[in-house]
Amino acid sequence: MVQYQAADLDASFAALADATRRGVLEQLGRAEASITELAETFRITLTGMKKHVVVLERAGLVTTEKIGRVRTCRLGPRDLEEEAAWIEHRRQLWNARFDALDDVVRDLKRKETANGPKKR
Amino acid sequence: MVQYQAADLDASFAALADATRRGVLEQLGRAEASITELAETFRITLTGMKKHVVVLERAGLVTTEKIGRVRTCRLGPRDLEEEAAWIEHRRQLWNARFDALDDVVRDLKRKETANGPKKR
DNA sequence: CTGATACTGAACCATATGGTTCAGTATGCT
DNA sequence: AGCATACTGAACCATATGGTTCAGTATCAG
Repeated sequence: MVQYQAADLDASFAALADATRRGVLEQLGRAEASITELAETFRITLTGMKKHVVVLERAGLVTTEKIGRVRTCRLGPRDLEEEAAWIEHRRQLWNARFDALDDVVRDLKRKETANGPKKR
Repeated sequence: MVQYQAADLDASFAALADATRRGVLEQLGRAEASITELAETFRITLTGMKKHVVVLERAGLVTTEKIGRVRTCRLGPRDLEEEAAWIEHRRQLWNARFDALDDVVRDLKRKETANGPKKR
């Protein structure tokens, strides 16, 4: 069984809980980019974007490398496998529960039909 | 193509970014529970647990129903499908990128071998 | 009616978040 | 050298978060 690391999940779900940071991940999915480029895309200050990048780095979703004046940002090293696994596991329990509920509802409807439709 | 609703993703990723709330979802995956029961499991006050439940409700991950004095909490109506889809989509781009990187590395190694191993 | 139970809401607290501005430092260009 | 570029760090701000306590309200049990 997979063991989820609470702190890791905290950090990456928190990182994903912001539209700007999700946008950064999308942009980096297409091509690497500098802090300046990312800041321009999202119309915020360099300093503001730097902070987002730090959050993404701490979550392990982005790596950066400074060459000369420019810090280049890329995806990785984590690939959200753990988060995907957590969500999928939950979804399975979820759906099992909803299926069970469906059965109950179906059962009720069947009985209701057998007793004739209820008056309004 | 799926359209992701930024506000929905914000709310549910934020809801998932806390170990206590993830624990609540797990517990509710096994059986419905009252606020009191949840608060006891996680050793926090009733008021504190109420707030977590409100967050999960706003994210659509939990529904509650108050009968008499007791508010019963259950999973639903959302089942994290959108979140799973977002993560999976990202993972695909991710992995495509890493595969491409692998190719480059493999290519470099091949050339290196062809030119004889580099001195340390 | 009385007391216990289960929650609710307001107020407060410390810390985090998402943003800014301003003042650097380090690097590249001419 | 001298200027522009790219980032960095400190300080500040408003709001949100995760928790608490305290003072209710509503319901159930006897």
